[in-house]
Amino acid sequence: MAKLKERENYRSRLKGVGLRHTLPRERILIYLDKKSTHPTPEELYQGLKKKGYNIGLSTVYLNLQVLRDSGLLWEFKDQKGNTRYDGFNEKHHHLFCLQCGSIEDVLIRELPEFDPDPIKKAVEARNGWFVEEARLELRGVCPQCQ
Amino acid sequence: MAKLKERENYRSRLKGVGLRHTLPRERILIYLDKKSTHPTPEELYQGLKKKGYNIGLSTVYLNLQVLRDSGLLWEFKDQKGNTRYDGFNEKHHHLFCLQCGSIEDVLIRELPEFDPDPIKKAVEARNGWFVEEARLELRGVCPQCQ
DNA sequence: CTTTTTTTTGAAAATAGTTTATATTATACA
DNA sequence: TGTATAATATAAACTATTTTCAAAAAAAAG
Repeated sequence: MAKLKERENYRSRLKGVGLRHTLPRERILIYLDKKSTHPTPEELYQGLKKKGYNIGLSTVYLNLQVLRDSGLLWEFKDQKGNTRYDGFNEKHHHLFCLQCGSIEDVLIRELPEFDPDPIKKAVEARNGWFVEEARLELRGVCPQCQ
Repeated sequence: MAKLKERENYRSRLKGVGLRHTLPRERILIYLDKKSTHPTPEELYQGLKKKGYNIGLSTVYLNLQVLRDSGLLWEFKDQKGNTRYDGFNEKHHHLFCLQCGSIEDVLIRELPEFDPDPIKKAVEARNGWFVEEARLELRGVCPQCQ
């Protein structure tokens, strides 16, 4: 059964970073695995409710932070300052629309012009930092707003 | 006299984007021209007061937005969600320390491995967006926190 | 110089996302 | 299965940044 396999997948992802497997955590991860969604805590909460799941807003907040601290999620602030989360199954960059605020993913594998690894290394050598992530932040105008 | 020349410089920068030259605007621009500062509105306000300038906090807020809307400043949110401003005299990327929150600039000219222009064009061609800016967001640990 | 338009200011109000507390419930592991 | 440990839910409270407003001042235009 596919559902059981999926559950084991999430169980091991959580266990892999030393976290317990719980239903809220699994549901949050599943929700964020849908590509190209970058919900705020509130949006995620509403989305899970709409699926018929019972979950508390503070549980959502708490677990988003726990999952982020364990490296399972990417947290960022959008242009309005709202906190947004990204399950980042596949490495990608973000395109921000300056007019409507929409966010689109640009997959790294679709962008052969750019490989972040040499840059990471160059910055580490030059600036003395340890670089964990290198992402592009692209700002512009989306097709709908043009 | 250098001061007069400088004033003309700011006057023309402001006029170039259709804004009036006023003392608060000039002082904000001068303050942000000091490289590698990314103050919040409050920090900028305090910094200007400390220099002996009389300026209102609401004036700072207002003009930061006006200057940003005219493309004279780059606005971004740090990891805590604080709004920060950047005068960007010279093109650069940002290094964010995940531990202490400090922000360091990485000048593009010091990073020959990376040229954003081909990426801009590729994304425009592939995604149908108009791309105004392409910056790297690097997250890691600064030398002090290691 | 005078007029018109735009900007500045200070205080007050709004805003809203996030955190906290604690009682309850679920999970892991022996 | 038992027990310790950790997670969840609910509602209330917080906290500080940002916005608003109207009068006063400054800048541009003629």
